[in-house]
Amino acid sequence: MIKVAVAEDNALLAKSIQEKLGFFPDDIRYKFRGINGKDLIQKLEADSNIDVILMDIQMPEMNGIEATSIISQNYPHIKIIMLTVLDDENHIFQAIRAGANGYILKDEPPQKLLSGIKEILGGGAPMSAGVALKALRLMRNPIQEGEEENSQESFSLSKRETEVLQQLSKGFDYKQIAEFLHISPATVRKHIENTYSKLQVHNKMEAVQKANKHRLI
Amino acid sequence: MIKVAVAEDNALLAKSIQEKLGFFPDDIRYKFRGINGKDLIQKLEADSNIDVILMDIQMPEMNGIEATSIISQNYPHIKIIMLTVLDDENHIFQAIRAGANGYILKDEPPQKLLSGIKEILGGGAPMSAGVALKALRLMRNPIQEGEEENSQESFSLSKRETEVLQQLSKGFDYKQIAEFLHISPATVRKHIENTYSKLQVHNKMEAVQKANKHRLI
DNA sequence: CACCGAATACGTCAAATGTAGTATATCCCT
DNA sequence: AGGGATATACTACATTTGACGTATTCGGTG
Repeated sequence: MIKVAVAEDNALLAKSIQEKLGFFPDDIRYKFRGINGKDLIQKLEADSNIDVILMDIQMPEMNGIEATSIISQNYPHIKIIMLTVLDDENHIFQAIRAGANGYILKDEPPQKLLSGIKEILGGGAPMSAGVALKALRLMRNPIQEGEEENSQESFSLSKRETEVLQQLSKGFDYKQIAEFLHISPATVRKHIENTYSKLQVHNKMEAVQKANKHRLI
Repeated sequence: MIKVAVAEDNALLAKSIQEKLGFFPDDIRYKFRGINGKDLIQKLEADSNIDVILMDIQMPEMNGIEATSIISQNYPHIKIIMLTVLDDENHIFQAIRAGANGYILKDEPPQKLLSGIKEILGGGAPMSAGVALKALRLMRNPIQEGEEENSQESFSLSKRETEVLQQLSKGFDYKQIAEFLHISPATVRKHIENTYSKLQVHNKMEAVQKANKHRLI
């Protein structure tokens, strides 16, 4: 039995989805519905024993993209299928980046829905025909990211701190870095410690990941 | 009747594909086979009345990627499905960029092959389960230019080990990861320890960097 | 010059991590 | 049925790291 939850603000559409799922009482167990992203997440906190979520995109309070992002982080065992009428490239791209593994249009017949659910649980990525094409086109012409880097955050790492983080990212320990830079291990440690407050992190791994993300190293 | 051509250098495998297609005499009409990319293109020049090409990647003279690139340019009405054993991200990416709209592994049963062929003609993008996941990951994390894919190294991390490394990369310590995955910190530690020998590293940072570099997480 | 940020260095204690074992259960494949 | 890979859990010990302090030196700038 596949346990399914739904996020859909429109009551009529939610009903319709539930009816589609009802065609397969031997395979699907419909558990609950959130009326928006936030509501769904709250219900998940009470019961996260879910295999697949069917997620609408346009919802009040919290939309399906945000909800997908949060849920795929916190409940990685749950597979998310976007179930929506929106199929423009931007929404597809955002949904995939947020962690959705499937993208099915709402007008697909019940049988397609079931096979999509089974496909995603088998490690696949079910997509309605038009969506799959757009996804491929996205891959052929990747969207440039980094254009709108609103990073007023400068962090202002010193030269030495940057060097130390670079070595750190290669897996060296403090002693090795100290030898490499001809300074004392205690100093290496201090440099790293100082980056923690600048980057607002609390360990090596986070510091390196954050510095990497912001292209500081 | 769907007219299908095949590009495959290995005679036995070509025979096997032809047999698979032979299961569906009402749907599929097998037309011809090229023993490599160049040979297929020559045969297409004589007869381009083809709906779908099943294309191997590894072939002498001209491989499947190059052939796909040329054919999708010159015969845009022909849909191309990569039919191969290679499923690493680099090959998938190259095939898609070259113009392939499907990517099916050779060990799929005949029924899957037929549904894939029908799907691609319906505007879809049939992909074997593991391939679809990798394609999505490519979209989430576009390949950096200049990134060398010398990865015949498989490392073969288990599912659990991969999950643990993912959490590790976010800066969580063993206790936090343990809670998150509902296992003991000691087990988390053991999983991580086991990745060290597989990845040939000796600490968290190196493991995460290497796993990242090889797109294992 | 006086100040300040950066770099250097050391000490201490608690917590996290690396290394090396052992052990059990499950699942898959042969 | 048995073997191999995986997941789980634990103990024990040595090392590394995180957090908090203190302190000296040097280079540039107001």
